[in-house]
Amino acid sequence: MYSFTEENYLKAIYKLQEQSSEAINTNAIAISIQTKAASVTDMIKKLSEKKLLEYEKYKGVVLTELGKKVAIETVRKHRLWETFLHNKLNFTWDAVHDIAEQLEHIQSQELIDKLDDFLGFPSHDPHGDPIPGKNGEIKESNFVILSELMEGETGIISGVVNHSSLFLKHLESNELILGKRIMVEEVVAFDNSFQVKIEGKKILQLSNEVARNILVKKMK
Amino acid sequence: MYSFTEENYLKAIYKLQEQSSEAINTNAIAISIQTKAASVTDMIKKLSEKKLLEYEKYKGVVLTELGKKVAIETVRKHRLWETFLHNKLNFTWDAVHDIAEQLEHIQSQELIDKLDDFLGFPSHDPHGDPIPGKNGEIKESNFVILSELMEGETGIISGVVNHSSLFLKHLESNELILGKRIMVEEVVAFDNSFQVKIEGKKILQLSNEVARNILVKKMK
DNA sequence: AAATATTTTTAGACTAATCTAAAAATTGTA
DNA sequence: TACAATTTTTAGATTAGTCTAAAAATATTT
Ligand SMILES: [Mn+2]
Ligand SMILES: [Mn+2]
Ligand SMILES: [Mn+2]
Ligand SMILES: [Mn+2]
Repeated sequence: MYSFTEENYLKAIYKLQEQSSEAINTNAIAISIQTKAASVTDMIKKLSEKKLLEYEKYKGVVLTELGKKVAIETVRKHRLWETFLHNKLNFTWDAVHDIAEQLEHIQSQELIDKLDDFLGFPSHDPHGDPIPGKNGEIKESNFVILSELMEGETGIISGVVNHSSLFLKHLESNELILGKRIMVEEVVAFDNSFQVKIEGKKILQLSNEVARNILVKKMK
Repeated sequence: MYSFTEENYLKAIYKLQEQSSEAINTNAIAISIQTKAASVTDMIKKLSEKKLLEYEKYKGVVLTELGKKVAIETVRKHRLWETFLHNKLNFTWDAVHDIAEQLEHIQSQELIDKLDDFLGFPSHDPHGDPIPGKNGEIKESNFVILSELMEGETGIISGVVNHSSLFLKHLESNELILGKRIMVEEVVAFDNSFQVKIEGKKILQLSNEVARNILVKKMK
């Protein structure tokens, strides 16, 4: 139905729209998709003709309902494939994204429905991101960033803000993986670093940079 | 490494080469790949420059070792994905081919290795075709077509010659599926049709056309 | 408000893959 | 062997997606 490239543009614009509330400008898309502004102008004209977004010259773009639907379907496919790669094929969580970037463009509604079923209708992908449902519904997560926890508070690691391979590998090598319980023992006033305890055992020192990129579900 | 289109050409030429032993001519490729002869000429020039095949003007093409390797890898990917779709996602055997045509072009050696492992290193795909190994080895099957069996002989259904969706659906609706034991009760002299018994129960009348398109492993 | 800087669009070109129509080569037949 | 039929190649166009360089519009400073 829509090309590889069209789906990638829609997904990129959708993700930018999630953060900004204003119309998305050409440059932002160019940076996000690693291409040139001139190419973006060409493509958004085309997407606009196909009623996937609204485009006003020099004013940026906003996805239509149709465009948003296609974007969310692509995100759904991406996250289901990531889950498959991690849960069934034993890929580490830092390796799944690049392959899912390819798999998300396979065209077959039945394939995605059956994959979803096979995976047991997972709610979140290996990075803790919610997987949109068949009808596009996205469950809100009530996760907070670890650096918001007070001394003595506990959370379950539930996601990441930074998705870079480097960061994910760093977390994994320190047993900071999804589902682990983590308790803040001390917030060091000097550099805002965090001393934490993982599952009653290991004590770790986390830089503020790291603490700001881990999402936890707060326990009371 | 190689584009979607290049892989499709190599696979098509490989399959034609399996049957003919002579150089493969332009028209045969055009028909097999559903394109025009002029397009084929352009593409084989390109594949020749990339050392994937040897091309002599007006004389057709022969794959090089490299070209054959890429073709076999593509066949391997195709058949592993078909097996995944059938065995894990419960697609019927007539539905797997079209989706595998897309999946076979996903680029990741690690993905294929892990998929192979996940499936338990299957030797044959859902249509009974052998799955090439990681190093390109293809096991010979000693299957014969059902119409070669004599009255009283028994075979295990092990593959199909015709891969069309129509034929596969027809077989399935008659319980003629891989693994079933089938015994030839009578070969009707008039039209060379076959009266067969499946697994000790059902008796079926198969046209010669059908019998010529079923592969069986002969039992003694 | 004018000048300057930045962003966006346009113009024109390029690549991969395809097509149609015409020319050239090969094959089959009288 | 010559003529006709078929196959293959070439020439020139097209489409999707991309790029660079230049022009136009918008935003920021003075
Ligand atoms: Mn991802
Ligand atoms: Mn993810
Ligand atoms: Mn197939
Ligand atoms: Mn098959």
